[in-house]
Amino acid sequence: MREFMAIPKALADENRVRVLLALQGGELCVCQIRELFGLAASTISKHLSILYQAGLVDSRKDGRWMYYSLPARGASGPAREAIRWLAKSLTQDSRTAKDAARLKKILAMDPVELCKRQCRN
Amino acid sequence: MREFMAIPKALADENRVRVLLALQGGELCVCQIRELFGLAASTISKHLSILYQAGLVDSRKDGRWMYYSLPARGASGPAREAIRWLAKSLTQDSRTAKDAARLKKILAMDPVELCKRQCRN
DNA sequence: GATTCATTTCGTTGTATGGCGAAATACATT
DNA sequence: AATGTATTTCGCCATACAACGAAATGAATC
Repeated sequence: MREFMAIPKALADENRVRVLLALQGGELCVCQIRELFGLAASTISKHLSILYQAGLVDSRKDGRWMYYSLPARGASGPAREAIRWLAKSLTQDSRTAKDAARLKKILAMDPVELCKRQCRN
Repeated sequence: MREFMAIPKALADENRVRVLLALQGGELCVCQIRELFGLAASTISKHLSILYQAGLVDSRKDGRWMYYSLPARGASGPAREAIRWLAKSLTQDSRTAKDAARLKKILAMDPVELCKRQCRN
């Protein structure tokens, strides 16, 4: 139960739910997620850590970049089912649509440029 | 989205999840839930209010008693699916089993006696 | 190896939330 | 109507948590 509760607790924050929905299109690095939400890097990192602890995202390190993605087939049943539930429940949502549109623009940018620009702030 | 988020927020507390699981056997009055958890009446009431706001429970008033139950067929899709997800994910859980056993004993008691006893405390 | 850059960890701050008891409300019984 | 009973609302306290900026870590590049 304690362990399971990490999932609903992780889903209780709107920004974390938005991250999960954004990851539906494939893995993203922290910079891209940061750009999508306009939050401090440390805040994004914390959110991703909470999602990771709950088994709601996988992570992969590639050089300096960390990529986060939805858990692969074979991951905890409850976590994957929760994500399916979110996706199903929020496909029609306006904020979800806005995020998707904004993400599309972000994916069109050069990620290297994206990160550099953020670090200057 | 704002509205939807009421569901994951409601599910983020262990006691509220336990309430939902307990309601699987049918409607319960506040006193019975209180007996199951050993929390103050006001605390239980607050939890039920949060679940109600999220559409995760229905309520019915009968005289002095308030009965809470899982939402009927026809209620919000996301809420019912969330409850199914919980049930599926936690059927094997030890705390769930303990709660079920304890609930069985509570249901065997006379509810009128149950409430009176609590009010004396 | 010094520097740059992406990410995480740490410390702080304001706000949200769970718990309680007391008072208020709503209904029933006398 | 007056009292008793079930539930909710309110005010309070302690803890949890989201956000930030600064410092620390890890990995490339110079």
